Amino acid sequence: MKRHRIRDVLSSPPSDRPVTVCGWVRTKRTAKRFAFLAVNDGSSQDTLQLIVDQGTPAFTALDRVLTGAAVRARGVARASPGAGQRVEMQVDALDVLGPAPAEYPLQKKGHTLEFLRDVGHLRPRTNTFGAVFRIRNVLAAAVHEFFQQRGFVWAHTPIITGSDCEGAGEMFRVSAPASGGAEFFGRPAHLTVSGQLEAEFMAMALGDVYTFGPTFRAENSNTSRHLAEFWMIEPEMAFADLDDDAALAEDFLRAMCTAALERCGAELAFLEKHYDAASAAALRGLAESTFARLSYSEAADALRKAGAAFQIPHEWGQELASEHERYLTEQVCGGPVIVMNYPRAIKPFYMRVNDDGETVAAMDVLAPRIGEIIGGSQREERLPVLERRMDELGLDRTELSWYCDLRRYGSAEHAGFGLGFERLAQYVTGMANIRDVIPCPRTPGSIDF
RNA sequence: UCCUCAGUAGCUCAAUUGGCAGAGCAUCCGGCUGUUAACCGGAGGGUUGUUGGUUCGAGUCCAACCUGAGGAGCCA
Repeated sequence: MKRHRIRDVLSSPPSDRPVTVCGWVRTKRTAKRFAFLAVNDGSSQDTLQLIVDQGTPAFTALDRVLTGAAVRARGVARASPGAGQRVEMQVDALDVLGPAPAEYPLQKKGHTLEFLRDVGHLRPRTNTFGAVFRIRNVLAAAVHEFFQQRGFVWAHTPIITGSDCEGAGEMFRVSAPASGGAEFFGRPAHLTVSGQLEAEFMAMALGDVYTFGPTFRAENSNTSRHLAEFWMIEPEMAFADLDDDAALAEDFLRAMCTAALERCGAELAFLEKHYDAASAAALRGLAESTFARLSYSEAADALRKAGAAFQIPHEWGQELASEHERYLTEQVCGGPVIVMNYPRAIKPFYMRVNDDGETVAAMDVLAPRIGEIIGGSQREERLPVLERRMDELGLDRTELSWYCDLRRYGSAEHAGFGLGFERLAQYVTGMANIRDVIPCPRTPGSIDF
């Protein structure tokens, strides 16, 4: 079907050229002599206004057109005499491709985000979710552009994994009923919780790599920041240390904000107007600023001085709680901050032990409003140190012998980080709940769409 | 998993101390010469999340359960 995208019709200079558009009706307003239709086809945040004159077959067809109907209109795009839009369409012929009855759940008036989650298959047709999913698309493209321009290789790490000791969280079991009770893969298999370990062996051959794909956690987390299925981005660089890692994380976040600002102006303006986030201003600030950097010990000092302000006071050696992370980024630094060199005891086995023996070369990027957005580290490249750490934490060395091989054969310093794509989308869109930045959110007890 | 809050028309929300269950939007009918989530007049639309209890009387009070949200923990 030959059609013009509404985005292109709206952005071209008004003329009387013929156009054909297809889309879904947002509102219908009828007067005695003509009717107005607002139609959206998903290509743009804006709707195209259609004018249908009385006495035409198109006007008769309007009897079958309610909010939500799919229509095809042929006519001319012209300058609008009305105040709300530059371009409108005078309709010559209107086809009702798919009528929507009165029970169509979406109205022209506002809905709550909770209600829209109950109609997850229809919510992309709203202004809000149209904006969110177009921004999500731009961010996904920008992820690849960022790494490809820097010569990183996209590494396709597995979704089904035989490893169950990555330590990143509870895993979903994978089984095949047809295998009659035997393990399909010869031993237990799970959905991946992280592509990092596989990305490391790719980096130790291809240099700079990144993963970008679905990841699964079987945690019973019920929060606005957790999903059981989410997309993760994990760059891994050979011959790189913690400072290189932090610099990459900072460049990456700036590039994501810049891409959204440059390509999603209308979407960001809509979300800023209708939701509480000052997102465009915050994005601009982040895109133009350099990130603050604190050592964990400096952060702990700052938190100790703030002492009484917290539900749970912080002491050196403890994890940063949500309230501590927010305090550091919102109060101490007034923007994103990279906290580096955490206590060894609270971090996983693969992080490189620093010369003080007490800390590891870890770094977390904390952002206002949502806390930790990136977590990364320089990896332990010294086999004896790595094996000591695995023993300390009770990990099975034979299970991870392939991982240790990377330190036996041509070991080199390397570093990387992990980033939840939906957390990034939350930050950019200002959506408060992570279930509202992915088309089909997977959370405990919920898999309807 | 823990704590707190909420559930009333298709949607968004009212309902005083326990005393006749209402409005806007949507739908249908009528009106309006350019509207902008149009506007004006009218109509239809309810087992108040479920089950049980207290009471002369329960949307309102009590209990359990279901669903959702916010916060915490875990983390990305």
